[in-house]
Amino acid sequence: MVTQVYIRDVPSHVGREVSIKGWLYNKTHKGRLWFLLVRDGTGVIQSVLFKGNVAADVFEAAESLTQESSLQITGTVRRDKRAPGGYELDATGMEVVQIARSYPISPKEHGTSFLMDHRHLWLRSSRQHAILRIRHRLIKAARDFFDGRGFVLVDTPILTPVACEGTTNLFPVKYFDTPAYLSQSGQLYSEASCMAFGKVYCFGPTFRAEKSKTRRHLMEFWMVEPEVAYADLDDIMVLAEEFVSYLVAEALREGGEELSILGRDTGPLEKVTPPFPRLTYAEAFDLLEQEGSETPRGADLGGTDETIVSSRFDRPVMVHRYPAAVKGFYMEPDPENPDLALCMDMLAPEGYGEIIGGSQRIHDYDLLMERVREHDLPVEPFSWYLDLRKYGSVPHSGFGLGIERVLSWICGIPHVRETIPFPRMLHRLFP
RNA sequence: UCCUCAGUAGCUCAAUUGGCAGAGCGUCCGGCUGUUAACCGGAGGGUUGUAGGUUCGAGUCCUACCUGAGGAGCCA
Repeated sequence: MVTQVYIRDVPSHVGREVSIKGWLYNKTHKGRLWFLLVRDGTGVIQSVLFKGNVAADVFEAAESLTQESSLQITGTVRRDKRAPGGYELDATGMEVVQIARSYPISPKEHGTSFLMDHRHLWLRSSRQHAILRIRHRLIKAARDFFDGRGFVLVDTPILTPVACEGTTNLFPVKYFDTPAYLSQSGQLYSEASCMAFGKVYCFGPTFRAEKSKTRRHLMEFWMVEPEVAYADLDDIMVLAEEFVSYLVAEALREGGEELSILGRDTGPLEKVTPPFPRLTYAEAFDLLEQEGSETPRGADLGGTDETIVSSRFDRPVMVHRYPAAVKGFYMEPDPENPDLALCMDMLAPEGYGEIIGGSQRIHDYDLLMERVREHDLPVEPFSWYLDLRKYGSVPHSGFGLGIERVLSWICGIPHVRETIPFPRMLHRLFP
C-alpha cells in the first residue's frame, strides 16, 4: 500500500514510495524524460518520469498533460540537488483526474487587469499563495494577541441602521422595507460590548463606498478593532505598538519562507519593536514645514505628508492630537486644548502610511449629545449609543487596524489588492 | 468626481514621417536521459476597444464614448 502524503511532508519520506494528489504546475521534457512540477496546496515538487521506468501509457499520458491538469502521481522520494527544493519524485505511476483546458495564466508575465479578471485562478500561483498564507497567519496572530490578554471577541453587526462616521461613503441596502447600510466600523457596537466585558475586540469585514482609486484602498476590507473600558489615549497607544510589534514578529517567525518568495527585505521589519515614536499633530507639521509641504495647518495629513513623516523613522510612528474639526464626532477633546481630539493614527514606515486609526471616546452624555447635534446626526438611531453614557459611563478607548494595509506593508508589495482573496475595488466586483 | 497615461494575436509587447499586421511566450506537430520561465526545427493564430470623421491611403491624425492603469480628495 502506497502512503499518500502532502508535498510539505515529502522530505521525511526519502527512499519510500509515496503518492501525491495535486495539479500540474508546469512541465518540461528532454527526450525520454518528463519533468512534471506538481503542486498540492502545501508546496511544489518535481516528479521525473523516465520512459524505461513507467508503463508506456503512463509516459504517453504525461505528454498529454496540460497546465493545471489534476493528477495523482506515485513515485520514490529522492534527494537531488538538481530538483527545485532539493527533493523529487522518481515516478512509478500516474493517474490523471482531469486534463485541464488551455489555462489562461501562463508562467510568463501578465498585466494586472488580466490577472484580476482571472483572480479565481490567479490564487494558484506561488506569489498569491505566499501572500495569502501570510494573511492567514497574520489573522491568527491578531486573534492570539488579544485572546492572550484577556480580550473577548464580540462580533458586531454587518447590517446597520445608521452611519458611524459620515453618510456619504456607505453602501445602502434594503432591509426588507427599511433602508440599512453595510457596516463601516464595529466601533460603536464595541463601545457597548466593552462596557459589558471590559476588554473586547471585533474582527470582520468593513465596507466603505469611497470612490477612492489608490494603492491603499478597497471597498471591502477586514478590520480588527479592540475597545477597552477605563483606557485613555496613552493606554491604547501602548496597546497599538505592542500589537503591531507582535504581528510583525509573528510574520517573521512563521512566514520566513513566504517572505523570501516575495523577495521581501526583512531588515526593516526586524527593527519594529516598542516603543514607537510619538508625534503630536503640531510636531508633525513642524516636520512637514521643514520638508516644504504645502498642506495647511489644521487640515488632515495627505498621503504624501504621511510618507514624509513616516520616512523620518525606522519603525511605525504615531501621530496624535489632531484638530477635532477633521475627526470623528465621538472623539474626546484634549483637556489641555479642546480644539484637539484625543486621537492617533499609526503610520507604517517605507511609505506605507496609515495602518491604524484610534481615539479616546467621549464618555460624557451632554458633550456627546452636543456633538451629535453639531454633526446633524439623527438622535433617535443613536439613542442606544447615548444610553451607554447614562449607565456607569467611564473613559474608554480603542482603535481599528486594517489587515490588508498591514499585510501589504509586511509583504512589501505596492498595492493592497493582492492581499485579499477577492478584492472589491472601484469598478471591480468580478469575480 | 477631477488630473495623467494606455487599449494591436490567448498573454506581454513592437510597428520609423500617415504607406504590405510583426516578435516572444502559450497552443499544435517533430527532435533530444537532468530540465529549472529549458533548448532546437516547423505550423496555426488578427473586426488594431467602440462609433464617426480627415485622407489616394489610418494601428498611427481629429471628435465622442467604453474599458483599464497611476494619482488627488477621503480613509484603515
